[in-house]
Amino acid sequence: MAKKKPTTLSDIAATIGVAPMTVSRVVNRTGYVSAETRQKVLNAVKEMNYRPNGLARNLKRQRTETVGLVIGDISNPYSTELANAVRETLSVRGYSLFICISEHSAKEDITAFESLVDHNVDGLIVATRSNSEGDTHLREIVESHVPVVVVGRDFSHDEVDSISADNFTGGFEATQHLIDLGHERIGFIGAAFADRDNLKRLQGYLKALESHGIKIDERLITGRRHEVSEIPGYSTERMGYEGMKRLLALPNRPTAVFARNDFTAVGAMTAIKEAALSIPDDIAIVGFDDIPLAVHTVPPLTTVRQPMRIQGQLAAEMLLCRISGDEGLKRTERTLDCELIIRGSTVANN
Amino acid sequence: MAKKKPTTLSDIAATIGVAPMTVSRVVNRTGYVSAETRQKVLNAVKEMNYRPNGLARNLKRQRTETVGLVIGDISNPYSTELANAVRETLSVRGYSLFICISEHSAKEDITAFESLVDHNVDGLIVATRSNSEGDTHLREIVESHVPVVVVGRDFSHDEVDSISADNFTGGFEATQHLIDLGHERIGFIGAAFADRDNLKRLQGYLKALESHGIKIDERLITGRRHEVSEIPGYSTERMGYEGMKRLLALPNRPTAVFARNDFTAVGAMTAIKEAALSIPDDIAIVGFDDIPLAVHTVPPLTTVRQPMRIQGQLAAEMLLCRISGDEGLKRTERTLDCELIIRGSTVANN
DNA sequence: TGCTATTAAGTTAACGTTAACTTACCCAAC
DNA sequence: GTTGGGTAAGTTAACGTTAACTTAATAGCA
Repeated sequence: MAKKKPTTLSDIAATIGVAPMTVSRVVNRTGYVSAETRQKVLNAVKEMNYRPNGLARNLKRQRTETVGLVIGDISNPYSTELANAVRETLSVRGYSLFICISEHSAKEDITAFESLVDHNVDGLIVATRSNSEGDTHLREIVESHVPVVVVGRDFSHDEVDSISADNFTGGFEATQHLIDLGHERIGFIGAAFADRDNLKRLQGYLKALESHGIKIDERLITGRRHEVSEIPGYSTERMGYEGMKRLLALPNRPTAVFARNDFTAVGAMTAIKEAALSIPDDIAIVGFDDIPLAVHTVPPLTTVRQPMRIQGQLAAEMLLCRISGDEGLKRTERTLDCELIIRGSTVANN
Repeated sequence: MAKKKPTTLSDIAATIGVAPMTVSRVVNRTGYVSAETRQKVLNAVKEMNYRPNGLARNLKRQRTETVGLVIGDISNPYSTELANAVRETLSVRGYSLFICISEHSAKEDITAFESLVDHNVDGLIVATRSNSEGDTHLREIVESHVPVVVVGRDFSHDEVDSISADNFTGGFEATQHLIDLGHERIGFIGAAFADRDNLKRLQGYLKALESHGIKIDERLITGRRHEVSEIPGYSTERMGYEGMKRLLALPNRPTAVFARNDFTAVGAMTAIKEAALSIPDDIAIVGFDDIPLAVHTVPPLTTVRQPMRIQGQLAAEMLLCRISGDEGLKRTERTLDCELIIRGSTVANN
């Protein structure tokens, strides 16, 4: 059987003997149509199983009421919360959301951008980690007048708004907390080699040590050597596990560690327990993100919470503002406060 | 400043004095164009920052080379793996993937279907839990000749392929494993009220008990009373925690529990530990999904692994087959084997 | 009666592309 | 020198909608 092609407005119009425009009016509930004609049209629509062709409609209307979101690390609950907050905010305004995943490489970023832009989304929210190739491409997209907002990543452009949590201060406070508890040998887990320059959490960690006059020991900073982009998000428990193993093997092992995120922290906790050490007595540990699981680890994980819902809401609102507003809006940059959540992994009876 | 509208093929054509078709040929690398003209066009394209309008192109071409995926429970790593496998399989064939989340309600399902169909995706993969309202709508979509494949959920229609893990046997084997270890009072955690009839894992559990002549005690089957659909996926740790609390409060508490998924299991473990009981000595526990975290719980979680990557690949392949093939293909149904992974939460020195 | 307002349509053209067809030229081969 | 195949374009129309305009009939009112 050959592929049947779908019913069009004109098909309907032809069968009941009216102009296509009349059918369009019924379908869109605009203009004047008599009750009688309306009913005839509606019957035919139902009978012939008509669905409007979105491509044609959007082409004519010159907008799609659709926004694209590009995320990596999709399995991290914090990405989920972001996506949900974005979607909810958009849906109130009648926009729908398409998500593309780019978990591994710049090439995937570019493919994601392309397919969203190809579908004429009205705007783009980008929440993947930045990389030069992808950024170049993104810049081109911005230049072609597609509104863009970035979340939790670097990207500076006059017409691109940026939202992120204050990862630097978060990292600083996490480390500060450990220092306050008397720790001096504090490890960092999960810095990939390429991250050194743009991982704010790591920089906060370094700054905290420095401002307390603690000398930085490079051996305490661990992570994979290869590109971050090769590692799917949810496997970072392994990253944490391996990183911690390496720290534990040091002649003078740390008494506390700060992990780049909660998954990494969970992996590190496993390594610590395998070494039959106690948390937090032998080694205290702080994570980042406050995933729902964090209260369920043993002991519960001290971590830094970042307000993902608010980031999502803001991103959606700013994008809608850019979509409906004039061009040439000045860049807005919002940095949201994080909150240190102290639990049993750093303070014993907590 | 007013919104500038984007450059079109004809704009380019006009500026360099050729026909739009010639520009189209250059952009699409088809037909004959002299090297000289090609270069002129390419220069203009770059200079005027031209991007093809996907809507117009797809409208003309009558296909979008795009597939839509609707998932709920997006934060579950198993969803992530599904999405990734689908995307990878599609991208080999030049298709791109748009994901819509529907985590809470039938209304969201419908919105997701609508926005994907409105964008004329060439096909749809649906992996949300089924519900009657959404299913009715989905049926309409199928009737209008959009290829659909469902993953891990019920939906019977002549032209809709279906992939799922063998949740029934998985549930059966998980329970069987507990029975083999000598348990007789075995709880089930995470059955929402509406699930009774369509949660295969629960049915496997019931069947296993029955076939060993163990009487079913309704009080051992716990879960929320309200609709599953109200609960975002990642909060099910709480569901597990609360369910376990209730089981522990029973006069004759179970000696083992089977949790509907690993998140639920993790929550349950927390409740067990809070009650100062030992796993697996006082209470053994089995989960489902084998999320990466499962090896990191204390003790590591016995669970049932389902082959998500393969499900994703198969779904994508079957959909592509439906997209390019004739209509009227007979329904294919594939059920994939699960694998029981035994760890320390059921067998002590494991 | 004439004039405007309202209702109920139909007509035209355009959104930006591209498939299919046509034109025109050049050069080689019989 | 005619035929014909390859090359380099241009022309036309259509994909399915809808904005903007036009037409026509009816209704309301001074």
